[in-house]
Amino acid sequence: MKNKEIQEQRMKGYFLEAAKELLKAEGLKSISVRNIAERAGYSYATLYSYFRDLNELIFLCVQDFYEECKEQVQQVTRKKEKGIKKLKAAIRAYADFFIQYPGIFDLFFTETIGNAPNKKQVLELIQHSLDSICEEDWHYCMSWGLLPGDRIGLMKSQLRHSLLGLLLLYLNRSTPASYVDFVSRFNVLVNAIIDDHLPGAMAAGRQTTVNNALISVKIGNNK
Amino acid sequence: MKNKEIQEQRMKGYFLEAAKELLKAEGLKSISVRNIAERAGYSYATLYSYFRDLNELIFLCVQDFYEECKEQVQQVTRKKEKGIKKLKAAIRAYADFFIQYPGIFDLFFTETIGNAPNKKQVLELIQHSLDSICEEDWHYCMSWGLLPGDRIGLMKSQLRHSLLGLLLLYLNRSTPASYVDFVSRFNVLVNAIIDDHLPGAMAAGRQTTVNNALISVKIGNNK
DNA sequence: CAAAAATAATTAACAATGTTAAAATAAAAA
DNA sequence: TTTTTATTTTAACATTGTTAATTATTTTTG
Repeated sequence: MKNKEIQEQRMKGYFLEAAKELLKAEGLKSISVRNIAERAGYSYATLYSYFRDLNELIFLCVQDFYEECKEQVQQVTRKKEKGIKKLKAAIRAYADFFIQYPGIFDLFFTETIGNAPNKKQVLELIQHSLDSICEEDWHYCMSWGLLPGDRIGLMKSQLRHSLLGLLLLYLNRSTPASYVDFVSRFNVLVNAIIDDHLPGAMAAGRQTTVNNALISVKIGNNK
Repeated sequence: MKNKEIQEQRMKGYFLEAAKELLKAEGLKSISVRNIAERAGYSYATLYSYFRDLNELIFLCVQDFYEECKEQVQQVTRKKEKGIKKLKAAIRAYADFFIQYPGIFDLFFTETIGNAPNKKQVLELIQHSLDSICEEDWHYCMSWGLLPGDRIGLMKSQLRHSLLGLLLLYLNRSTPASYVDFVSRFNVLVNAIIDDHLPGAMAAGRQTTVNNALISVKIGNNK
């Protein structure tokens, strides 16, 4: 009875790995039962012995992709010293992950999730992905008084939604047209949300912040 | 030669009308060539005499839906007196339009637009839809000094992206779960963006604004 | 170890999709 | 009224997700 379980998990793993590879390489539109099964080395109908349907299979990838995203963000920001700059870098790395894998963005935010078994947890994981990945940075900035604790909830929420909208327009609507312009808009938005809530940055310093953001576009930084 | 043109436009109209009805009633997932053609009273292949493919047809609906959205926003906010409250009401009505017709949201923001003939204009229309629909209100608030003119660009951009992210999570990820909660979050976000930039509302008044937004959730206002 | 039972995997099949080519119908011109 | 042209429809194809029937493989049992 234990072997059964092990073998079943192994089989599931083959299909999951194939689906993940395909999703990262070709995107959601290229995902199909026959495609996945072929890459896994089985017939298409075999998939249905281990998953209720295609929907269940692809949404089982979410957990792994979340871990991968988290790992990548941590790797990019590892050397940076803690503080607001690192927090911003983490948010940027989070965005870059989805730009690198648009198929994962689709899976996370646009593909309809039907009746996956653990639907609720998957939705929670997706919705809080940005917050939980940046949790340490938020906590550091808050505990050292770099950010006002009573406004962090609002800032998180603003960032989550703004970044989601920004990514959606960039990935699905080619707006803005280039990655450089995307980064520019990204910086404006992030700085407007974070810097404007900085303890010291009231009336006087605000406009400067935003203008600086517009100027501080680094070219050739990524992709 | 003129009759030819008229008849062709008429035929296109039948298919477009059918597609629009279907999209509003059933959503994008129920859109199919055979479905549209049946509703239009023709065979499925006839559609290809008037449109290059399905993609062209459905993205030709965008213009009409934009007008309809604009009309609905104006109708809802017509009686309100000009000012910031009316501006907020317009933004809210814009959001409500997409909540009423999730299929139109999908069409505008998530469906992949392939090679529609006027692709560029369609993308422009979609991207600036919120701004252009609320243009009068922005202009009024600015010219009467209710909002600082040098920050309106930033505010528009923040609103556009935040609202898009909010709608995406609500419509495609059931987050938040209820419409009441959606309106609550909507108010928090909109107020945080608009009120915090108000000329008079600096350091002192800000937190109050946000908290009020959390409280001022109107129940049973819509849908 | 060989026959029977249970399990696993594959092929066949179905309905629905977008799209194209051939056939049939309707309209216009001669 | 016949011929030509334009329009609409039916047939067909490839691809999709999914299920049922069939085959191959493993496990159990005598």
